Amino acid sequence: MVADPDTPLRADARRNRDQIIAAAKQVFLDQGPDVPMEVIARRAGVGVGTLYRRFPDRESLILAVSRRNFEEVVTEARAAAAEEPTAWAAIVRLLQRSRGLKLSVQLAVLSPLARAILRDDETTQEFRAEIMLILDELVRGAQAEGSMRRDVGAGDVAVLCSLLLMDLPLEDLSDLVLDRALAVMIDGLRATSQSPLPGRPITGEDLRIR
Amino acid sequence: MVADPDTPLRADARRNRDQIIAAAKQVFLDQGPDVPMEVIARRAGVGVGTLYRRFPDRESLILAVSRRNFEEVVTEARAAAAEEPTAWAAIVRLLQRSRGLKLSVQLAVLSPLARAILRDDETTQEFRAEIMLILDELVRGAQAEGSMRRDVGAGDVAVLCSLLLMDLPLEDLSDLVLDRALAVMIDGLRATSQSPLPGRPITGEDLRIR
Amino acid sequence: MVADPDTPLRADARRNRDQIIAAAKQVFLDQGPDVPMEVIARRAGVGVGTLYRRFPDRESLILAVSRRNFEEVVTEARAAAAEEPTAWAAIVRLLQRSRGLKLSVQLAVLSPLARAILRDDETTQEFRAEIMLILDELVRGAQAEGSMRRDVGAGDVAVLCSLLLMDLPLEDLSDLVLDRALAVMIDGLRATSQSPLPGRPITGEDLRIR
Amino acid sequence: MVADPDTPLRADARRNRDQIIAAAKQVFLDQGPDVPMEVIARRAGVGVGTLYRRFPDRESLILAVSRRNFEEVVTEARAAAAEEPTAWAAIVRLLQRSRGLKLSVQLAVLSPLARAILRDDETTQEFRAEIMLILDELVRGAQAEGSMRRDVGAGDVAVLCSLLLMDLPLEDLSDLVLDRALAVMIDGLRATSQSPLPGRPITGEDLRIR
DNA sequence: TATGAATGAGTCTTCATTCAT
DNA sequence: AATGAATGAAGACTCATTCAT
Repeated sequence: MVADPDTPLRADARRNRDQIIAAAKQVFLDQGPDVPMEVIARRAGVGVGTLYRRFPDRESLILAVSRRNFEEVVTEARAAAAEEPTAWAAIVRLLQRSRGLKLSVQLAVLSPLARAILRDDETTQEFRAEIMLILDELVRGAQAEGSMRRDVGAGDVAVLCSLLLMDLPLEDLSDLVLDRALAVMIDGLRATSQSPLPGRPITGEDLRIR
Repeated sequence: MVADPDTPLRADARRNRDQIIAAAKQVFLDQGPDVPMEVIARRAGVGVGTLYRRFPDRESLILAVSRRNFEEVVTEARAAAAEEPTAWAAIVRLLQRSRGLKLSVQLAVLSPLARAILRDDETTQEFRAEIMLILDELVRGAQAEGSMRRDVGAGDVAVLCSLLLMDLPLEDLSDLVLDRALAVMIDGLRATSQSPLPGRPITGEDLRIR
Repeated sequence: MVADPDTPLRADARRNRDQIIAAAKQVFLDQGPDVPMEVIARRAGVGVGTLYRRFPDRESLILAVSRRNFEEVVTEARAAAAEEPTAWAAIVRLLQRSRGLKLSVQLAVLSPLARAILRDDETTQEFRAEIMLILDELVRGAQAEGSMRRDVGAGDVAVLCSLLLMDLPLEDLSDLVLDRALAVMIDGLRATSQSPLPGRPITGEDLRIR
Repeated sequence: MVADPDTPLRADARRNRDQIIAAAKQVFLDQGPDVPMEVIARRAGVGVGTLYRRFPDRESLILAVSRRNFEEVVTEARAAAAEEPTAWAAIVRLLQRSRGLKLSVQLAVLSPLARAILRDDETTQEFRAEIMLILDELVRGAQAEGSMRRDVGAGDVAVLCSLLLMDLPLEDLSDLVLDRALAVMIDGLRATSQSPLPGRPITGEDLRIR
């Protein structure tokens, strides 16, 4: 018998659930989205049975991990928008922090399965929309401030963000290397940049997972 | 039992071998490096047995696909260096064309297995070294020309290249979106860019697969 | 993922494990060590998955079957030594009973794979050493009693024993035929035998699996 | 198109056939009756295609190897009967030489497939009958000479012979060990042996492969 | 409720046999 | 006629998911 989804879980059950999501996140990052369920269960310190009680199949686990991750992106974006003195600073901060959000993007990018799941999940789409909304506002702000070139849209920034999430197999150097790539991108985004970009600004809507 | 690698293949066998590599490339791009061998065989129009006769295991198939791909990168890099009037133009062309070279990078990036295989393959390492050599010369040239900022190395450019190879799930828009990201990066690489990059220039050696 | 070998198995799991070993013994005797794992699993009344959970590969199953069998040989040898009035009688009994121990020997003799496995297994080597120890004592005893010829060693007796384990394709007659061969051997082992044996007595050590 | 079986093969074809049989014999001895056909073909220095032209399937190859081997046994038995001064000496010689005839017996003993093939092959049965005929005469002769115990039959001797063909995994020692086991058996077969054998003498007919 | 045992479908890989060169 | 390439059926093994304890 499965609990009514609306009934809040008992405290220990919730803790259990959280452990599993955290473990799955770790393991997905380490070994990709194809790890055996048993490995995830072990990492969470539970049996497979328990895992399956919480998440009836792999799909729903991926979904849970991903939603949580998106939630964090939203939080981060809100904080950046609220706390930074200028929109440009908020964008730079978002680009810098995005590496911590790696997982969701990786899941969407690497695993056709995960992609399909996320595409069809309304909650995820709402998170995405929310993020793009914030970003859009920031981009306009930064352009108004005169710090950001006018031929980019929120979508362009989101794409650069996503690119930085690629998992380069460089071990120690990975952070430095990506920091530098980011710095190049930021310079390229500045209002002083010269060559016009091809096409038209990319919007958040353009990036809806398909 | 596989034929002595030094004996030239019979005409039909060679044709088959090429078809298999081409099919594998397609299928790896479409579905990642974990596709059933059967799928690859079918796509190549042969039975699994034939596939296994040519490539005794998945590993050696990945290797073959990857080597061929690296070879193409080397060719492309040489051509860019030889044909473009300036080093800067050659680099821009390389960055623009890199998308066609997606597969090797994806394999190295996405699949721990593939990564390990490539890491241990001498031929691949030689291709890599060759590419980095050309790129290094181009970067120095572009810096001497005054078109490229002086605080980047060949490794930095290679990283930007790799980032552009990410397989964004955008379908039609994918090309435009990446063209724009590339344009941002190119602007960021120009000699006129302002903020100094963190750390030190990344060299080709820094990027050896580990 | 297999349970920690030190954790005692759940009751049902242990029962299952025993069934599998018993089934494997039967099937190995009937059809040799190359039978499909599926056949063994079916005979044990379980699915292949269960078989593989208990024995991660064919090797470890062979090992388990073989160890259990050796254990029985040791037990039998001890009982013979303890219960028979004379050492000669104990040896005769061992030779007579050895047919029941057929499997271990057959595995070692018939299958290069099995042979290699047993050779490298310490537990098996200990069983073997124990058996040879008992046999050595019996042989000396029987020689002291004046019933056994003095130019044979424990190894010689063990070899005769092994020879009797050959699986002659005779069906009904098999037992009689081997009983008679055994009786011939026993007569040949008596102290009254005439022609000296070639070489030197074979020891247990001489027969270590190589 | 396959040659009429009655037409004698052309000289090179015959040589070919002989090479294959010789190679198969070697490989069967080394690796058992389950070796890949390709391995046999390679050892014979031909392609699989050629092998299959001569022997339409594994069955007929096993048969050919086995027949040739039986032929040699017959020859050897005839020679022993003709050349030795006494029947007892001929039997001893046969027992001593039997190790060279190992293969046929091993095939019959080790491989259920081979067993079935030989059982159904008339030629093989004729060879067997011929051998048993010679042996029977020798046994009667040796008993008449007073050298062999009277309670054994040709079948008993054949069984002892077969037992000696077991392939003990002892490497260097193997010959000595079996020579000694044989000597014990010979002593057990002498007219002076004491304890009566169980049952009745085993005849050649008793040993027909079933 | 938590656990981990059992199941079997799915994939990899080998090899007997057939067929094109 | 000889060769070795191609094929697919068969067996090994893994792992998602279900179920007994």
